[in-house]
Amino acid sequence: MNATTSYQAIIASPIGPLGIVIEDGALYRINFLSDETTLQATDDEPTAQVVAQLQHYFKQADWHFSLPLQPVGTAFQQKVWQQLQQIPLGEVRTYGEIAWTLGSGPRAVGNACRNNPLPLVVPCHRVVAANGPGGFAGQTQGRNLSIKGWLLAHEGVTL
DNA sequence: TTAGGTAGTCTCG
DNA sequence: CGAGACTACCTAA
Repeated sequence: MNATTSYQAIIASPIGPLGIVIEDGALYRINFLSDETTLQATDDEPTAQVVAQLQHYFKQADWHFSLPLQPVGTAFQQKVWQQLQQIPLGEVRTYGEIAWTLGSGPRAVGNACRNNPLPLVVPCHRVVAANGPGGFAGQTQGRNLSIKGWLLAHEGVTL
């Protein structure tokens, strides 16, 4: 989240360096970093698993993550993130569609997506607005949104 | 293009 | 607790 965040691993990827935090053996957070910083390599099994699966995903989009996850959030956010993981690769849903299945509202879903701590693994990039691309990693334009575009293209989706 | 409506969360007090 | 102000939205006019 900020400069004091200590990452177990930082890996290079086609969308820039990714910071990875693991707690109690489960994936806790993934951050998009602006530049390469020192790698605080934690050479344990959970970290190796996460790194390997992420690299596999970048190499081949047709890949289903299988990792212990520990995203911290409210009950509603957990429900939304769970729904996101049901979206098949190569497909997208709108905020409104997700909201409908949960008996909630589109803006609330957008809020939950914005707070998703595990982008890529919890595929918030597969959620778009009814009349536009929506946002990504807190931004409605700029670098993060182009990352969203890259991910969708990587998965064969044309907006 | 805008004006409301909507649901969840956060911040004050 | 309650009011008010935020959003990665949506629909109707």
